[in-house]
Amino acid sequence: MAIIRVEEISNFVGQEATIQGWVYNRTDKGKLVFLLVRDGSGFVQCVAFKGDLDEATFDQLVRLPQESSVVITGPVREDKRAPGIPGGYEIGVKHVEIIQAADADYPMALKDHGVDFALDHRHLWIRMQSQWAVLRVRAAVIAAMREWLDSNGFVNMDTPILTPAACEGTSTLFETEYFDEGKAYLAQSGQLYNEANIMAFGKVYCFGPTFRAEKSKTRRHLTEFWMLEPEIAFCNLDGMMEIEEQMVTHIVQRVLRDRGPELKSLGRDLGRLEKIAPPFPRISYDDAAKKLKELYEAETDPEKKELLKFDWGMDFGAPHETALTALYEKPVFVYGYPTAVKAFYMEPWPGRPEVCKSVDLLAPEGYGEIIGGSERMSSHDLLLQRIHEHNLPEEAFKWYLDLRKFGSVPHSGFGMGVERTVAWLCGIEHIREAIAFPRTIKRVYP
RNA sequence: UCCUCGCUAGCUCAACGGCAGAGCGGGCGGCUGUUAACCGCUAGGUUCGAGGUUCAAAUCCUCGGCGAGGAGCCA
Repeated sequence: MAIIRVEEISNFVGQEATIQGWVYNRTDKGKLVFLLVRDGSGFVQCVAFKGDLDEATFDQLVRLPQESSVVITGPVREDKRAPGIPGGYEIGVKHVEIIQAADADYPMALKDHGVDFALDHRHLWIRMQSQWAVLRVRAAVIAAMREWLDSNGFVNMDTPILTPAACEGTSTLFETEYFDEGKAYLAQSGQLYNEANIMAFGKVYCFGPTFRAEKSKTRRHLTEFWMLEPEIAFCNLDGMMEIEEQMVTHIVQRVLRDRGPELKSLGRDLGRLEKIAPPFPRISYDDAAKKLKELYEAETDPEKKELLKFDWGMDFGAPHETALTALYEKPVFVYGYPTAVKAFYMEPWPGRPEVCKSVDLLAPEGYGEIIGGSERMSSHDLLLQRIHEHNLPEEAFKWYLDLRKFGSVPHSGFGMGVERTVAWLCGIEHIREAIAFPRTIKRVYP
């Protein structure tokens, strides 16, 4: 008897099959019991008729609590009435083994919960269809981005998580004791190490957790999040934008191909994602500033108008990103930000030192910045000057300066926030649902 | 760090100065096609904490706790 996975059930219609899983929901109707069983790969309805089973077994099924673990065997049928993911298939229960009848006080109801309760029970919440679907999409996003990079000449290089000092000298970092060496800090980026890596390997990427100790308290922030950071030698800003739009398009297409049922179960409008294809619109910071001025003038609601206030030189806030991206159906590149609001290592714009060769990719539908990147500074002397201007300890950056002494080349790289990307693709409100166990300023449990 | 909001049954919420309520979940019973099934019965309360106003406080006031949304900062 074949043990099958629910996601492959369409291949087994007309055959007997066994599934191993958990009872997600139960409806009993006299001599008939419907069990919605999830096995990790999907959700399938199992139907038990009283006449098909001995009386003791049937009585057990009628009383079987939500989340009981079961092994069920029976014929696979196609039936339009059957709910589930993918749905439309069901299993007639011929034999059932109850591994454990769950306690009756399972706390997660099959309806809305408050945020606090849901997060306190995250270890159980991830079993629910919506959360399961989001996390399946996340896994597909990660697989797709690695797939694209691996097949386009990038070498995966893992960068350290324990680091000696601030990588960018901007964010607040988590601090820890490091034996007799003083303090060490949890990495906020692998970029500087990747700049060393490309001089050995050409094109590289790192992918791992990133830590920010800032007290950010919004739907777009976590204290621990996962970031993909490609870095490319002999690559300028335009070349990097092409890489970004190719990779993002590949991710979207793969998720549409492999996670359609999950996205549909989340109520996502797939039509909006199907439009994602190169080229993405590219606008300069200068033009974006003009558009924001126009949007500010046109806004009539005084509260929203205040939030849209903008002058050249400011960094974008969330309301600015939302207003700007609402003008487009695809992700939008905004390039050439003011040097003053960006990190010290970005290459200046030729002839315009007040602007740097930076580019952010803003997702549609108000999801904001999913990628931030730049062409890196290749001049040793200018980089040293910037390190001094930013009051960074020159000694800590000695190795980084070395990279500009021994075969410096133009190079570029970017960081993509995985949770923001997943939130956008799934159409969910808050990025905390895009990671299995979110870490926020107020939460380290469970 | 600042602004705003919330906290009542296991969960989601109602009651807004006058008897503590409903739906879901739990328990018991009924039903051969349910889709968060439905129908009947049933158990379930330190209304976040402390203090105050009042004949009377879940409700009004003060302080505290916890959480959320947003700003700033960022991916």
